[in-house]
Amino acid sequence: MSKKKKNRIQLVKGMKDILPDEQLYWNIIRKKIDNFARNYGFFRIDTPIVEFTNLFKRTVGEDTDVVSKEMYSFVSQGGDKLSLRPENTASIVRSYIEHGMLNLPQPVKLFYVGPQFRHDNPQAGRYRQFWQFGFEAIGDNDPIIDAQLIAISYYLLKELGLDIEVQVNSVGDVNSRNEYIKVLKKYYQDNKKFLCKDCNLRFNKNTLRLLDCKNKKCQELGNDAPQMVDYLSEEGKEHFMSVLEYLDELDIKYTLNPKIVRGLDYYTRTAWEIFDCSSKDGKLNALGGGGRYDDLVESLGGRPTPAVGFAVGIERVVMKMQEAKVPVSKGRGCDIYVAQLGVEARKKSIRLFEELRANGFSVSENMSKKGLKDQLESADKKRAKYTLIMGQKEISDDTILIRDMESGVQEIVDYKKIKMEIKKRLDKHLAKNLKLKK
RNA sequence: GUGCCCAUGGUGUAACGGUUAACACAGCGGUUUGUGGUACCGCUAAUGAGGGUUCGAUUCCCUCUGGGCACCCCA
Repeated sequence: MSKKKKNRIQLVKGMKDILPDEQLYWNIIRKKIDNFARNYGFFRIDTPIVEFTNLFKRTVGEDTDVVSKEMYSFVSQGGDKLSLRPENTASIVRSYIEHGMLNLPQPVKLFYVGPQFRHDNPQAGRYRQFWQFGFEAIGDNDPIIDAQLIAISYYLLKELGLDIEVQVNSVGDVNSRNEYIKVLKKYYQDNKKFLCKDCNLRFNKNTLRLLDCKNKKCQELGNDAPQMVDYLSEEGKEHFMSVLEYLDELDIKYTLNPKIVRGLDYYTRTAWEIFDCSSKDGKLNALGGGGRYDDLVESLGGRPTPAVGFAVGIERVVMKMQEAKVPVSKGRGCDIYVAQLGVEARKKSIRLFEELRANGFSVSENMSKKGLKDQLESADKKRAKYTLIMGQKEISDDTILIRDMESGVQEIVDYKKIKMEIKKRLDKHLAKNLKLKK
């Protein structure tokens, strides 16, 4: 009995099957993404899952957790050092440079949907292979682009039925940030003894991260710490203020959070995170984040090119949609179900099915079933509007039965007029539904 | 990577250191060899893996695997 189980191979840790039931949510999300992309003028790009490890080392940052301990890295047969992508922005920038997209009208607006890989410890809403969608606008410095991307990230999730809050900050350009880090270090230097163990490690390596430590003492210290906003350059400050002004024009629930520092090194200036705030205990769940990455193109060998973008974790969105009980249609029902009885009818109906399908009808069948009862049951499950029934009797009369699945009323019609008869009924059906909706 | 909790058919649950591991749903078959959405009957199917304690383990212990939570980090 357990012999079968002994040989069973199970899911690799942190991986996930996305089953048909869940696909209903994914479909809605994909549709919404396409819709936003069309309206905002973004085009889809797909980059490979495998890239040179150096791409991520140089962009995401060698000292970040994502690169230093979470990458799926390996040496290929040919000796190349490769990694499964832990995020998608670096690849897109690589592609932008490689394909000379600087010659296209700027900004180049791209979006992606695809799996990413991080060898992190799994938890609800956190997988080692996880899907992200993201929007990137490369080649434009204008703060209105920042605001628009924030708007996309906000409205898209909002329209999926989630309760969303955006938190915004500016992490400054490289110069002002270095300036700020110095100030921050000075501030923490005097209070170093109050910091937790982790923060003492962070102090030198990643000073900014001290700000979002969850430790109570550290948080208190963080609250009184000098804020990045006060150390922005004139230009940076102006840019950020403009972003906020545009946001004020829109109906977006956002708050300023001076403690937002993104986990990837390439971010500059505007940075934001998107949270679900439906949880009763007031806890915010991060669904996505984004920001400017004005130095990224140049750091990969391109011309200095400003850019903004964001990414959202799809599994987390699905999870929240399920929690929020966002309604999903249980798959489309079909219009016509073809049922058959007997050898002859079977042969004829396999052709009939094909013909109806080719003529654009939404049809369904279970030709392998023999009993009419089974077939009607499955027609019911597929929520067919009408079932065509063909048996020995109908074949010899050259007729067919049309059964209205709602009323159970059946009519015999001429087999040759079948398409017309179906059409007539479907039109009537449609008209009735329209009236009902009114 | 660290700590805590969990693991029974496809799903949701039950039970016990000792005959055949119970129930519901789903699946399949039948009652009705031509009628579903609403009946009845039957069948299939499980103690995650490995080791130990024991006369005997699904139950107790250890390891592994997987899941959940927290930390870390992030999406």
